[in-house]
Amino acid sequence: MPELPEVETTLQGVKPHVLHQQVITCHVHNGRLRWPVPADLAKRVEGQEVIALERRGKYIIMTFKTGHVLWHLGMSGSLRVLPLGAPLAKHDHLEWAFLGHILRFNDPRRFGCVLWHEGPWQSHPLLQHLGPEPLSEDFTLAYCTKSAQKHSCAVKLWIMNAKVVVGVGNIYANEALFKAGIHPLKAANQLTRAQLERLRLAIVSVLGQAITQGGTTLRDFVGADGKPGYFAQALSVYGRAGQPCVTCAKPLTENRLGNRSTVFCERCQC
DNA sequence: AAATTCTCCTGAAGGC
DNA sequence: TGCCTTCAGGAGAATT
Repeated sequence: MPELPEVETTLQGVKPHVLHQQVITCHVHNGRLRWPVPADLAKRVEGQEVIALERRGKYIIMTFKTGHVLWHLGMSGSLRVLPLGAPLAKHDHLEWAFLGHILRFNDPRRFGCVLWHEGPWQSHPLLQHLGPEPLSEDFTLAYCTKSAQKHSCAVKLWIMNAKVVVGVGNIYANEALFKAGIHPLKAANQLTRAQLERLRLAIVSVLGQAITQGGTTLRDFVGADGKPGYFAQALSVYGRAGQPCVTCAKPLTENRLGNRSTVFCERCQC
């Protein structure tokens, strides 16, 4: 389940092997992802050099002279650099050859996507309405206050809304709310200024820490098994329903919110 | 316009 | 052992 830290780790892992490199061949083994991989993708990128590689939310944007390739890992996707001739594994959908190595996209559940876009990537329909990056200076208390006023939905759904702020998936939403001591079902527009600031800082802290720890996975990225970084992270609530709260020892509660597993402490989060 | 529900997909886990 | 059912989840699309 790649969340923002995993996408950032992927980006940093792939970057040294891909940036300023020429795509020699592009093979699409199975283009039936969330949206079909463009049939002419190979024609677009073969022979071209990757001139920029960046992340926006959970999208990875690969820039060529003539356009951009947008990658999204969905919830089971991975993008990895492997030696030439590495045996094809199940669910390896795309394979790009560079000089001396290959880039593989593997995605069992096929919730990911690989798209082509011409013109500024900021204008792509999937990207143009995204909220600020949580680790940028745009994610201010003033912004959060203004946004929260407009939303009466549960605070957990609010922070998971990519139009509000990008990159906060289910795992880190649970963790950030616990850290901020806020009940996940509380209406966003009912939060006090102090709560909003605690939540904002908790999001920044949880994501920032996860990215730092992702660096552990990063070191052996090439040819490694690609273990997601968050497994190495100590999670306070996610996946711990029924287990004692790390603060007060009361068993953690689980419910469903927007069809997503929500775990919290009834005593510490109100 | 915002809130809610539905949808895609496969592998893991649980029940019998 | 094996088959069936259920569940997990990112996030856009459809619906209210």
